[in-house]
Amino acid sequence: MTSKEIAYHRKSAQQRRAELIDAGIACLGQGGMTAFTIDQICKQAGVSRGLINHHFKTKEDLMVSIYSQMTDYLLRDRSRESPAAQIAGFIDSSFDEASFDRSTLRAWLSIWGQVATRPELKSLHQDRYRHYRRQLAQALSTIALDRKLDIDPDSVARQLIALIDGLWLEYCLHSDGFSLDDAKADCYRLLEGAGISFDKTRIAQE
Amino acid sequence: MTSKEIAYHRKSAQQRRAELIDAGIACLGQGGMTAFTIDQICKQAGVSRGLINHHFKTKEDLMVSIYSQMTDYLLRDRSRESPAAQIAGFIDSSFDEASFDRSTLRAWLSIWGQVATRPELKSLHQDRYRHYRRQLAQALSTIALDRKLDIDPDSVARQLIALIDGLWLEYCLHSDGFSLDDAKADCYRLLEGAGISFDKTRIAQE
DNA sequence: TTAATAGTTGAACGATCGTACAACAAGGAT
DNA sequence: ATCCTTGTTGTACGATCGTTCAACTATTAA
Repeated sequence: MTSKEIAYHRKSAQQRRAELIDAGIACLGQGGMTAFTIDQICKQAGVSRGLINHHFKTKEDLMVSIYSQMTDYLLRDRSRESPAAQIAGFIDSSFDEASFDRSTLRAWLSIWGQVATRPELKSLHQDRYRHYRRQLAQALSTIALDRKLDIDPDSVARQLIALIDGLWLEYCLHSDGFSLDDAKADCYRLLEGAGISFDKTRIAQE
Repeated sequence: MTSKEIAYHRKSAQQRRAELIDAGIACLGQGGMTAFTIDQICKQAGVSRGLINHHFKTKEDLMVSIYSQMTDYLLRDRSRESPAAQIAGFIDSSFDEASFDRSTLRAWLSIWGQVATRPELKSLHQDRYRHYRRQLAQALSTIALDRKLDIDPDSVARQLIALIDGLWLEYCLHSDGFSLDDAKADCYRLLEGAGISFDKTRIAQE
Protein backbone atom coordinates (compact mmCIF):
# COMPACT_ATOMS: atom_id res chain seq x y z
CA MET A 1 0.00 0.00 0.00
CA THR A 2 2.19 2.78 1.27
CA SER A 3 5.41 0.92 0.31
CA LYS A 4 6.47 1.33 -3.30
CA GLU A 5 7.83 -1.43 -5.48
CA ILE A 6 11.39 -0.91 -6.63
CA ALA A 7 11.04 -0.47 -10.38
CA TYR A 8 14.55 -1.48 -11.31
CA HIS A 9 18.05 -1.99 -9.98
CA ARG A 10 20.79 0.39 -10.89
CA LYS A 11 24.15 -1.07 -11.69
CA SER A 12 27.52 0.50 -12.31
CA ALA A 13 28.19 1.56 -15.87
CA GLN A 14 31.02 -0.93 -16.05
CA GLN A 15 28.89 -3.87 -15.02
CA ARG A 16 25.93 -2.92 -17.18
CA ARG A 17 28.21 -2.53 -20.16
CA ALA A 18 29.57 -6.00 -19.53
CA GLU A 19 26.06 -7.41 -19.34
CA LEU A 20 25.05 -5.75 -22.60
CA ILE A 21 28.17 -7.09 -24.27
CA ASP A 22 27.35 -10.60 -23.09
CA ALA A 23 23.77 -10.20 -24.28
CA GLY A 24 25.02 -9.10 -27.68
CA ILE A 25 27.28 -12.13 -27.95
CA ALA A 26 24.37 -14.37 -27.01
CA CYS A 27 22.19 -12.84 -29.73
CA LEU A 28 24.90 -13.24 -32.35
CA GLY A 29 25.33 -16.83 -31.29
CA GLN A 30 21.65 -17.60 -31.47
CA GLY A 31 20.67 -15.97 -34.74
CA GLY A 32 23.71 -14.41 -36.35
CA MET A 33 23.85 -10.82 -37.51
CA THR A 34 20.13 -10.91 -38.28
CA ALA A 35 19.38 -11.30 -34.57
CA PHE A 36 21.81 -8.59 -33.55
CA THR A 37 19.10 -6.06 -32.90
CA ILE A 38 18.64 -3.37 -30.26
CA ASP A 39 15.33 -4.91 -29.29
CA GLN A 40 16.63 -8.45 -29.01
CA ILE A 41 19.83 -7.50 -27.24
CA CYS A 42 17.99 -5.45 -24.62
CA LYS A 43 15.43 -8.19 -24.15
CA GLN A 44 18.26 -10.69 -23.70
CA ALA A 45 19.86 -8.40 -21.11
CA GLY A 46 16.54 -7.84 -19.33
CA VAL A 47 16.65 -4.13 -19.89
CA SER A 48 14.59 -1.50 -21.67
CA ARG A 49 15.43 -0.62 -25.23
CA GLY A 50 16.53 2.89 -24.42
CA LEU A 51 19.42 1.82 -22.25
CA ILE A 52 21.76 0.55 -24.88
CA ASN A 53 22.36 3.97 -26.40
CA HIS A 54 23.17 5.30 -22.96
CA HIS A 55 26.12 2.95 -22.57
CA PHE A 56 27.11 2.63 -26.23
CA LYS A 57 27.08 5.45 -28.73
CA THR A 58 25.82 3.32 -31.60
CA LYS A 59 25.14 -0.30 -32.36
CA GLU A 60 28.43 -0.51 -34.20
CA ASP A 61 30.15 0.78 -31.09
CA LEU A 62 28.71 -2.17 -29.19
CA MET A 63 29.87 -4.51 -31.91
CA VAL A 64 33.42 -3.20 -31.61
CA SER A 65 33.33 -3.60 -27.83
CA ILE A 66 32.11 -7.16 -28.25
CA TYR A 67 34.89 -8.06 -30.63
CA SER A 68 37.40 -6.39 -28.37
CA GLN A 69 36.32 -8.52 -25.43
CA MET A 70 36.30 -11.72 -27.45
CA THR A 71 39.84 -11.18 -28.66
CA ASP A 72 41.15 -10.15 -25.25
CA TYR A 73 40.83 -13.67 -23.96
CA LEU A 74 42.74 -15.29 -26.79
CA LEU A 75 45.44 -12.63 -26.85
CA ARG A 76 46.32 -12.41 -23.20
CA ASP A 77 49.97 -11.87 -22.45
CA ARG A 78 52.15 -14.97 -22.61
CA SER A 79 55.54 -13.31 -22.84
CA ARG A 80 56.70 -14.85 -19.57
CA GLU A 81 56.13 -18.41 -20.73
CA SER A 82 58.55 -20.48 -22.77
CA PRO A 83 58.04 -20.44 -26.56
CA ALA A 84 56.78 -24.02 -26.59
CA ALA A 85 54.40 -23.28 -23.74
CA GLN A 86 53.15 -20.22 -25.59
CA ILE A 87 52.25 -22.24 -28.63
CA ALA A 88 50.67 -24.97 -26.56
CA GLY A 89 48.77 -22.26 -24.73
CA PHE A 90 47.48 -20.81 -27.98
CA ILE A 91 46.24 -24.17 -29.13
CA ASP A 92 44.77 -25.24 -25.84
CA SER A 93 42.93 -22.01 -25.16
CA SER A 94 41.60 -22.00 -28.69
CA PHE A 95 39.86 -25.26 -27.95
CA ASP A 96 38.96 -25.03 -24.30
CA GLU A 97 35.37 -25.34 -23.25
CA ALA A 98 34.94 -21.64 -22.59
CA SER A 99 35.56 -20.46 -26.13
CA PHE A 100 34.92 -23.58 -28.15
CA ASP A 101 31.17 -23.88 -28.13
CA ARG A 102 28.98 -23.43 -31.17
CA SER A 103 27.19 -20.35 -29.94
CA THR A 104 30.42 -18.48 -29.30
CA LEU A 105 31.84 -19.58 -32.63
CA ARG A 106 28.76 -18.32 -34.46
CA ALA A 107 29.28 -14.97 -32.80
CA TRP A 108 32.83 -14.86 -34.16
CA LEU A 109 31.59 -15.88 -37.57
CA SER A 110 28.92 -13.19 -37.64
CA ILE A 111 31.36 -10.46 -36.70
CA TRP A 112 33.94 -11.64 -39.21
CA GLY A 113 31.29 -11.16 -41.87
CA GLN A 114 31.16 -7.47 -40.96
CA VAL A 115 34.88 -6.83 -40.55
CA ALA A 116 35.47 -5.76 -44.13
CA THR A 117 32.53 -3.37 -44.14
CA ARG A 118 32.97 -1.47 -40.87
CA PRO A 119 36.17 0.58 -40.68
CA GLU A 120 36.43 0.65 -36.87
CA LEU A 121 35.91 -3.08 -36.67
CA LYS A 122 38.37 -3.65 -39.47
CA SER A 123 41.23 -1.75 -37.88
CA LEU A 124 40.61 -3.45 -34.55
CA HIS A 125 40.69 -6.82 -36.26
CA GLN A 126 43.86 -6.01 -38.15
CA ASP A 127 45.60 -4.94 -34.94
CA ARG A 128 44.60 -7.99 -32.97
CA TYR A 129 45.33 -10.39 -35.77
CA ARG A 130 48.75 -8.92 -36.47
CA HIS A 131 49.62 -9.17 -32.79
CA TYR A 132 48.38 -12.73 -32.66
CA ARG A 133 50.36 -13.88 -35.68
CA ARG A 134 53.54 -12.05 -34.72
CA GLN A 135 53.55 -13.61 -31.27
CA LEU A 136 53.11 -17.06 -32.77
CA ALA A 137 55.79 -16.60 -35.44
CA GLN A 138 58.20 -15.29 -32.84
CA ALA A 139 57.75 -18.34 -30.65
CA LEU A 140 58.13 -20.66 -33.63
CA SER A 141 61.27 -18.86 -34.71
CA THR A 142 62.85 -19.23 -31.29
CA ILE A 143 62.09 -22.92 -31.21
CA ALA A 144 63.50 -23.42 -34.69
CA LEU A 145 66.68 -21.66 -33.66
CA ASP A 146 67.06 -23.76 -30.51
CA ARG A 147 66.46 -27.03 -32.28
CA LYS A 148 68.30 -26.05 -35.45
CA LEU A 149 65.23 -26.61 -37.62
CA ASP A 150 64.89 -25.21 -41.10
CA ILE A 151 61.36 -23.84 -41.19
CA ASP A 152 59.62 -20.66 -42.28
CA PRO A 153 58.03 -19.34 -39.07
CA ASP A 154 55.62 -17.01 -40.85
CA SER A 155 54.39 -19.78 -43.07
CA VAL A 156 53.93 -22.24 -40.23
CA ALA A 157 52.16 -19.58 -38.16
CA ARG A 158 49.79 -18.89 -41.03
CA GLN A 159 49.07 -22.59 -41.43
CA LEU A 160 48.46 -23.10 -37.75
CA ILE A 161 46.10 -20.13 -37.47
CA ALA A 162 44.27 -21.24 -40.60
CA LEU A 163 43.89 -24.77 -39.25
CA ILE A 164 42.55 -23.50 -35.92
CA ASP A 165 40.05 -21.20 -37.59
CA GLY A 166 39.04 -23.89 -40.05
CA LEU A 167 38.44 -26.40 -37.29
CA TRP A 168 36.33 -23.80 -35.53
CA LEU A 169 34.31 -23.42 -38.67
CA GLU A 170 33.79 -27.14 -39.10
CA TYR A 171 32.81 -27.61 -35.49
CA CYS A 172 30.48 -24.64 -35.63
CA LEU A 173 28.74 -25.47 -38.87
CA HIS A 174 27.99 -29.15 -38.84
CA SER A 175 26.77 -31.07 -35.89
CA ASP A 176 28.21 -34.54 -36.27
CA GLY A 177 31.85 -34.65 -35.86
CA PHE A 178 34.78 -34.44 -33.63
CA SER A 179 35.85 -33.46 -30.16
CA LEU A 180 38.00 -30.75 -28.66
CA ASP A 181 40.79 -33.25 -28.22
CA ASP A 182 40.58 -34.26 -31.87
CA ALA A 183 40.99 -30.66 -32.86
CA LYS A 184 43.97 -30.14 -30.58
CA ALA A 185 45.57 -33.32 -31.89
CA ASP A 186 45.16 -32.04 -35.44
CA CYS A 187 47.05 -28.88 -34.53
CA TYR A 188 49.93 -30.73 -32.94
CA ARG A 189 50.01 -33.09 -35.90
CA LEU A 190 50.41 -30.10 -38.22
CA LEU A 191 53.37 -28.87 -36.21
CA GLU A 192 54.95 -32.29 -36.18
CA GLY A 193 54.48 -32.51 -39.93
CA ALA A 194 56.47 -29.29 -40.13
CA GLY A 195 59.22 -30.85 -38.04
CA ILE A 196 58.30 -29.36 -34.68
CA SER A 197 57.72 -32.17 -32.26
CA PHE A 198 55.56 -31.48 -29.26
CA ASP A 199 55.29 -33.71 -26.28
CA LYS A 200 53.89 -32.38 -23.07
CA THR A 201 56.68 -33.62 -20.83
CA ARG A 202 59.25 -31.81 -22.90
CA ILE A 203 57.30 -28.58 -22.72
CA ALA A 204 57.02 -28.85 -18.97
CA GLN A 205 60.75 -29.36 -18.64
CA GLU A 206 61.70 -26.26 -20.55
CA MET B 1 6.55 11.15 -80.89
CA THR B 2 4.66 8.25 -82.30
CA SER B 3 7.39 5.73 -81.45
CA LYS B 4 7.34 4.46 -77.87
CA GLU B 5 10.37 3.87 -75.69
CA ILE B 6 10.80 0.28 -74.65
CA ALA B 7 10.32 0.34 -70.88
CA TYR B 8 12.25 -2.81 -70.08
CA HIS B 9 13.61 -5.98 -71.58
CA ARG B 10 12.08 -9.30 -70.73
CA LYS B 11 14.36 -12.20 -70.07
CA SER B 12 13.75 -15.88 -69.55
CA ALA B 13 12.97 -16.91 -65.99
CA GLN B 14 16.13 -18.99 -65.95
CA GLN B 15 18.39 -16.13 -66.94
CA ARG B 16 16.72 -13.61 -64.66
CA ARG B 17 17.03 -15.99 -61.75
CA ALA B 18 20.72 -16.36 -62.49
CA GLU B 19 21.13 -12.58 -62.58
CA LEU B 20 19.36 -12.14 -59.26
CA ILE B 21 21.51 -14.84 -57.71
CA ASP B 22 24.63 -13.09 -58.93
CA ALA B 23 23.34 -9.78 -57.64
CA GLY B 24 22.71 -11.36 -54.25
CA ILE B 25 26.23 -12.74 -54.11
CA ALA B 26 27.60 -9.34 -55.01
CA CYS B 27 25.63 -7.69 -52.20
CA LEU B 28 26.78 -10.26 -49.67
CA GLY B 29 30.35 -9.71 -50.82
CA GLN B 30 30.12 -5.96 -50.55
CA GLY B 31 28.38 -5.55 -47.22
CA GLY B 32 27.72 -8.91 -45.66
CA MET B 33 24.33 -10.03 -44.43
CA THR B 34 23.44 -6.43 -43.57
CA ALA B 35 23.54 -5.52 -47.25
CA PHE B 36 21.52 -8.57 -48.29
CA THR B 37 18.34 -6.61 -48.79
CA ILE B 38 15.57 -6.80 -51.36
CA ASP B 39 16.14 -3.18 -52.25
CA GLN B 40 19.89 -3.47 -52.65
CA ILE B 41 19.77 -6.78 -54.50
CA CYS B 42 17.23 -5.48 -57.02
CA LYS B 43 19.19 -2.27 -57.45
CA GLN B 44 22.34 -4.31 -58.04
CA ALA B 45 20.49 -6.39 -60.63
CA GLY B 46 19.01 -3.31 -62.29
CA VAL B 47 15.47 -4.41 -61.64
CA SER B 48 12.44 -3.17 -59.76
CA ARG B 49 11.92 -4.34 -56.21
CA GLY B 50 8.81 -6.32 -57.02
CA LEU B 51 10.54 -8.74 -59.33
CA ILE B 52 12.48 -10.72 -56.79
CA ASN B 53 9.39 -12.28 -55.25
CA HIS B 54 8.23 -13.31 -58.68
CA HIS B 55 11.27 -15.50 -59.19
CA PHE B 56 11.91 -16.48 -55.59
CA LYS B 57 9.26 -17.27 -53.03
CA THR B 58 11.04 -15.55 -50.15
CA LYS B 59 14.37 -13.94 -49.43
CA GLU B 60 15.49 -17.10 -47.67
CA ASP B 61 14.63 -19.02 -50.83
CA LEU B 62 17.03 -16.79 -52.74
CA MET B 63 19.66 -17.38 -50.08
CA VAL B 64 19.33 -21.13 -50.47
CA SER B 65 19.59 -20.84 -54.25
CA ILE B 66 22.71 -18.73 -53.86
CA TYR B 67 24.37 -21.25 -51.58
CA SER B 68 23.34 -24.05 -53.89
CA GLN B 69 25.03 -22.38 -56.84
CA MET B 70 28.17 -21.59 -54.86
CA THR B 71 28.59 -25.18 -53.76
CA ASP B 72 27.84 -26.61 -57.18
CA TYR B 73 31.12 -25.39 -58.55
CA LEU B 74 33.22 -26.88 -55.77
CA LEU B 75 31.35 -30.17 -55.73
CA ARG B 76 31.25 -31.00 -59.42
CA ASP B 77 31.62 -34.65 -60.25
CA ARG B 78 35.18 -35.99 -60.22
CA SER B 79 34.46 -39.68 -60.05
CA ARG B 80 36.14 -40.34 -63.39
CA GLU B 81 39.47 -38.91 -62.27
CA SER B 82 42.15 -40.77 -60.34
CA PRO B 83 42.08 -40.35 -56.53
CA ALA B 84 45.22 -38.21 -56.53
CA ALA B 85 43.83 -36.05 -59.32
CA GLN B 86 40.59 -35.67 -57.38
CA ILE B 87 42.40 -34.33 -54.35
CA ALA B 88 44.56 -32.05 -56.43
CA GLY B 89 41.40 -30.88 -58.15
CA PHE B 90 39.78 -30.06 -54.83
CA ILE B 91 42.74 -28.02 -53.73
CA ASP B 92 43.32 -26.26 -57.01
CA SER B 93 39.70 -25.30 -57.58
CA SER B 94 39.45 -24.09 -53.99
CA PHE B 95 42.12 -21.52 -54.75
CA ASP B 96 41.57 -20.64 -58.36
CA GLU B 97 40.91 -17.07 -59.33
CA ALA B 98 37.22 -17.59 -59.90
CA SER B 99 36.35 -18.58 -56.34
CA PHE B 100 39.26 -17.20 -54.37
CA ASP B 101 38.59 -13.48 -54.30
CA ARG B 102 37.68 -11.55 -51.19
CA SER B 103 34.20 -10.59 -52.29
CA THR B 104 33.19 -14.17 -52.99
CA LEU B 105 34.71 -15.34 -49.73
CA ARG B 106 32.77 -12.73 -47.81
CA ALA B 107 29.60 -14.07 -49.40
CA TRP B 108 30.47 -17.55 -48.14
CA LEU B 109 31.22 -16.16 -44.72
CA SER B 110 27.94 -14.29 -44.51
CA ILE B 111 25.91 -17.33 -45.46
CA TRP B 112 27.80 -19.55 -43.04
CA GLY B 113 26.71 -17.18 -40.30
CA GLN B 114 23.09 -18.02 -41.13
CA VAL B 115 23.44 -21.77 -41.62
CA ALA B 116 22.67 -22.69 -38.04
CA THR B 117 19.59 -20.48 -37.90
CA ARG B 118 17.79 -21.32 -41.15
CA PRO B 119 16.61 -24.94 -41.38
CA GLU B 120 16.51 -25.13 -45.18
CA LEU B 121 19.97 -23.64 -45.46
CA LYS B 122 21.24 -25.93 -42.76
CA SER B 123 20.08 -29.15 -44.37
CA LEU B 124 21.48 -28.04 -47.72
CA HIS B 125 24.79 -27.28 -46.08
CA GLN B 126 24.88 -30.60 -44.27
CA ASP B 127 24.19 -32.47 -47.49
CA ARG B 128 26.83 -30.68 -49.50
CA TYR B 129 29.41 -30.83 -46.76
CA ARG B 130 28.90 -34.54 -46.14
CA HIS B 131 29.24 -35.22 -49.84
CA TYR B 132 32.38 -33.12 -50.01
CA ARG B 133 34.05 -34.80 -47.06
CA ARG B 134 33.07 -38.30 -48.09
CA GLN B 135 34.47 -37.85 -51.57
CA LEU B 136 37.74 -36.58 -50.12
CA ALA B 137 38.05 -39.34 -47.53
CA GLN B 138 37.31 -41.95 -50.17
CA ALA B 139 40.09 -40.68 -52.40
CA LEU B 140 42.52 -40.55 -49.49
CA SER B 141 41.58 -44.04 -48.46
CA THR B 142 42.25 -45.41 -51.93
CA ILE B 143 45.62 -43.73 -52.07
CA ALA B 144 46.57 -45.05 -48.65
CA LEU B 145 45.64 -48.56 -49.73
CA ASP B 146 47.68 -48.31 -52.93
CA ARG B 147 50.74 -46.94 -51.20
CA LYS B 148 50.34 -49.04 -48.08
CA LEU B 149 50.17 -45.97 -45.83
CA ASP B 150 48.82 -46.07 -42.31
CA ILE B 151 46.62 -43.00 -42.10
CA ASP B 152 43.13 -42.15 -40.87
CA PRO B 153 41.37 -40.89 -44.03
CA ASP B 154 38.55 -39.19 -42.13
CA SER B 155 40.97 -37.33 -39.92
CA VAL B 156 43.15 -36.18 -42.81
CA ALA B 157 40.08 -35.12 -44.77
CA ARG B 158 38.90 -33.06 -41.83
CA GLN B 159 42.29 -31.42 -41.48
CA LEU B 160 42.51 -30.60 -45.15
CA ILE B 161 39.04 -29.10 -45.30
CA ALA B 162 39.73 -27.11 -42.16
CA LEU B 163 42.99 -25.81 -43.57
CA ILE B 164 41.34 -24.77 -46.83
CA ASP B 165 38.52 -22.98 -45.04
CA GLY B 166 40.93 -21.36 -42.62
CA LEU B 167 43.12 -20.08 -45.40
CA TRP B 168 40.02 -18.67 -47.05
CA LEU B 169 39.22 -16.88 -43.83
CA GLU B 170 42.69 -15.42 -43.48
CA TYR B 171 42.80 -14.28 -47.06
CA CYS B 172 39.34 -12.80 -46.80
CA LEU B 173 39.77 -10.96 -43.53
CA HIS B 174 43.14 -9.31 -43.60
CA SER B 175 44.60 -7.60 -46.57
CA ASP B 176 48.35 -8.09 -46.30
CA GLY B 177 49.34 -11.56 -46.87
CA PHE B 178 49.85 -14.38 -49.16
CA SER B 179 49.08 -15.61 -52.63
CA LEU B 180 46.96 -18.36 -54.12
CA ASP B 181 50.09 -20.39 -54.70
CA ASP B 182 51.12 -20.01 -51.06
CA ALA B 183 47.76 -21.36 -50.01
CA LYS B 184 47.95 -24.31 -52.35
CA ALA B 185 51.47 -25.07 -51.16
CA ASP B 186 50.23 -25.08 -47.57
CA CYS B 187 47.65 -27.70 -48.47
CA TYR B 188 50.13 -30.00 -50.18
CA ARG B 189 52.51 -29.55 -47.27
CA LEU B 190 49.79 -30.73 -44.91
CA LEU B 191 49.28 -33.87 -46.98
CA GLU B 192 53.00 -34.53 -47.13
CA GLY B 193 53.20 -34.08 -43.38
CA ALA B 194 50.61 -36.84 -43.14
CA GLY B 195 52.76 -39.06 -45.36
CA ILE B 196 50.97 -38.48 -48.65
CA SER B 197 53.49 -37.17 -51.13
CA PHE B 198 52.17 -35.18 -54.06
CA ASP B 199 54.16 -34.30 -57.09
CA LYS B 200 52.37 -33.26 -60.21
CA THR B 201 54.21 -35.59 -62.57
CA ARG B 202 53.18 -38.56 -60.53
CA ILE B 203 49.56 -37.49 -60.56
CA ALA B 204 49.62 -37.10 -64.30
CA GLN B 205 51.05 -40.59 -64.73
CA GLU B 206 48.41 -42.33 -62.71
C1' DT C 1 -4.07 -8.20 -86.33
C1' DT C 2 -5.52 -10.17 -82.21
C1' DA C 3 -5.41 -12.94 -78.02
C1' DA C 4 -2.90 -15.36 -74.63
C1' DT C 5 1.20 -15.82 -71.96
C1' DA C 6 4.24 -14.45 -68.60
C1' DG C 7 7.95 -11.22 -67.19
C1' DT C 8 7.93 -6.71 -64.94
C1' DT C 9 6.66 -2.55 -62.51
C1' DG C 10 5.62 0.40 -58.63
C1' DA C 11 2.64 1.45 -54.93
C1' DA C 12 1.00 -0.07 -50.59
C1' DC C 13 0.94 -2.69 -46.28
C1' DG C 14 2.24 -3.56 -41.39
C1' DA C 15 6.33 -4.64 -38.92
C1' DT C 16 10.61 -3.60 -37.29
C1' DC C 17 14.78 -1.18 -37.60
C1' DG C 18 18.37 2.43 -34.93
C1' DT C 19 18.37 6.56 -32.57
C1' DA C 20 16.91 10.66 -29.85
C1' DC C 21 14.97 12.47 -25.94
C1' DA C 22 12.13 14.00 -22.08
C1' DA C 23 10.71 12.18 -17.84
C1' DC C 24 11.58 9.33 -13.98
C1' DA C 25 13.80 7.10 -10.04
C1' DA C 26 17.50 4.77 -7.34
C1' DG C 27 21.22 5.48 -4.53
C1' DG C 28 24.83 8.24 -2.46
C1' DA C 29 26.42 12.71 -0.67
C1' DT C 30 25.61 16.48 2.15
C1' DA D 1 15.62 14.90 5.19
C1' DT D 2 17.04 16.94 0.87
C1' DC D 3 19.64 17.56 -3.22
C1' DC D 4 22.31 15.80 -6.86
C1' DT D 5 24.08 12.55 -9.87
C1' DT D 6 23.24 9.32 -13.26
C1' DG D 7 21.37 4.89 -14.44
C1' DT D 8 16.97 3.69 -16.51
C1' DT D 9 12.50 3.81 -18.78
C1' DG D 10 9.25 4.24 -22.53
C1' DT D 11 7.63 6.84 -26.26
C1' DA D 12 8.26 8.90 -30.59
C1' DC D 13 10.30 9.47 -35.00
C1' DG D 14 11.61 8.72 -39.85
C1' DA D 15 13.70 5.16 -42.45
C1' DT D 16 13.82 0.78 -44.18
C1' DC D 17 12.58 -3.93 -43.87
C1' DG D 18 10.01 -8.28 -46.60
C1' DT D 19 6.00 -9.25 -48.86
C1' DT D 20 1.67 -8.73 -51.51
C1' DC D 21 -0.81 -7.45 -55.45
C1' DA D 22 -3.22 -5.09 -59.14
C1' DA D 23 -1.93 -3.08 -63.33
C1' DC D 24 1.08 -2.91 -67.24
C1' DT D 25 3.67 -4.54 -71.23
C1' DA D 26 7.01 -7.15 -74.04
C1' DT D 27 6.85 -11.28 -76.41
C1' DT D 28 4.89 -15.44 -78.63
C1' DA D 29 1.37 -18.06 -80.76
C1' DA D 30 -2.55 -18.22 -83.57
